[in-house]
Amino acid sequence: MSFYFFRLKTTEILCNFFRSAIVLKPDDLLHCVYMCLNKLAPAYEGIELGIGETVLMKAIAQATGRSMDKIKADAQEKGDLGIVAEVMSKKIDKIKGMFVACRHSEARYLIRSLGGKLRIGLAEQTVLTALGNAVFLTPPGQGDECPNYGAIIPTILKEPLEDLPKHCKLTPGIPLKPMLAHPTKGVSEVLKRFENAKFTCEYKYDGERAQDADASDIKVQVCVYAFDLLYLNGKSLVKEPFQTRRDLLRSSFEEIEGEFVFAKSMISADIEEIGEFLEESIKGNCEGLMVKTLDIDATYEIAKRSHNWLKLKKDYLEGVGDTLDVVVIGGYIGTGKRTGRYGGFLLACYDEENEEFQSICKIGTGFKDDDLEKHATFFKQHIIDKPKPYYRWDNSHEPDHWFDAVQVWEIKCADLSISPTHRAAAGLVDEEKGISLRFPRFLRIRDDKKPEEATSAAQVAEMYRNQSQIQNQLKQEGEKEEEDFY
DNA sequence: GTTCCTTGTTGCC
DNA sequence: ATCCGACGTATTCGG
DNA sequence: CCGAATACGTCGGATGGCAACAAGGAAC
Repeated sequence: MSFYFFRLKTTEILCNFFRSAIVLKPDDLLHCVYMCLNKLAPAYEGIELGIGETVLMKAIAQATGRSMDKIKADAQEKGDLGIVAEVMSKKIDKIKGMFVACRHSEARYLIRSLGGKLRIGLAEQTVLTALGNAVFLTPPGQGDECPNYGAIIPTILKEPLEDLPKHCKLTPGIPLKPMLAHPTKGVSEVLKRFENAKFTCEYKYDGERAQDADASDIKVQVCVYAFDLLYLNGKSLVKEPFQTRRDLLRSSFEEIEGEFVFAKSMISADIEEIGEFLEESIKGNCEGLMVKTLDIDATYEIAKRSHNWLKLKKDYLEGVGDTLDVVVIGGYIGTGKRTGRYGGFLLACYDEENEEFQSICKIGTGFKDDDLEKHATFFKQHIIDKPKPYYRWDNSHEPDHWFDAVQVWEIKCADLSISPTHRAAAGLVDEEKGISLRFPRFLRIRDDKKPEEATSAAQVAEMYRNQSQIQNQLKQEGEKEEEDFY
């Protein structure tokens, strides 16, 4: 038996949708969703709808006679589980029969310990996924060619569910859920995973970066790098193997230099060659490689497996990629499963010039549960009332607790970027702005380093300038100046 | 009423 | 995006 | 040969920087 919840906001969105699509009064919303779900019931037995945290908290507030603020504060401190436990011990009757939203990991515990007294369910994110799955994957593997509520919901209300694929087909303009990729730690892992299949490597282009060029007068030339073809002349190619799709792509389109080109690729099973190709891709401003099978298991069917491609990035490799040693100067109170500990921390580099600690990024991933526990215990002993005068940071990152600069962490990132908010190496690369990190994650504590021995602002600036993307940019600017000169 | 600035929200990676 | 942990299933191991 | 241990894949839910946009408030 499963229960599902909508937050008020989600309900509102659905409400708007249903009004415009089928013309219903808002009150009919739930009924309508019920109809959808009941129709899906054979596959997803016993789905029910409920309410989310906000409504729950209101109910608790009424039941216990406390203010919403107090309840919210409690939730912060004790977590959803704590609140439910409290309610259980008090005036349970008033909210009996009401759904309670909680995190997935807690649901099991609650169901076990509270039995039938409360009806327990999952929160918004899970609901949307579940509803999405119910709609998109039913019947399995056939409903995902047209992921559009506007088309699917009216259809399943009118037609038998099995006929969904007949009515909702792959349509240009309605994007499919994208094929995703598994991170891999190195070429040898790639070879191992695909040892029995023919595969190809492609540059992994960074779409955003193609556009995040400086706001100077340089006119940005946008180029499309095509790497797949899912639909051609009215026919879906989704079930064709990649080899076929790529052949069709290349034979059906012509490259226009600088505007429309095929993603750079190669076929090889040689560990050295792939390694070189990876290096080359990074020098070419790419993130790394995508690795895809050509014939075996090479369709574009998300329902089957959505992570069927591999991605190989330099910062996944152990001992490779940008690593920094930075100082912890603040902490943020954790929520959900991090309740009662710190959920994230503010990190800084050390500017030897001005003898100050400059914020470089926040960090919230890479920690083992143990790590979080240890950090909470450790930093509780180093909380200070107010930030040191030699801390540099932006209001938007104001921590809940300030710490004395006592511990150095080794962290890893994918890139360094000019930041509108962080202060690291401010003035060294950009006149005003500092530098921050893309995708920062915790590696380990560096007990062997003192805070003053952390990565310095100058080193941060140096790392920023050393990135191949920046190098290329500088090179281009240099060439341009040279041209202008002659 | 306009304009500007700050702050919050969302979506992308 | 990255990462961790829980869970369920597939595969391998050992008696 | 079968049960136990291990490996693997998927999912959920913590969290990151940043650009674009929205909303609200202050100054003019």
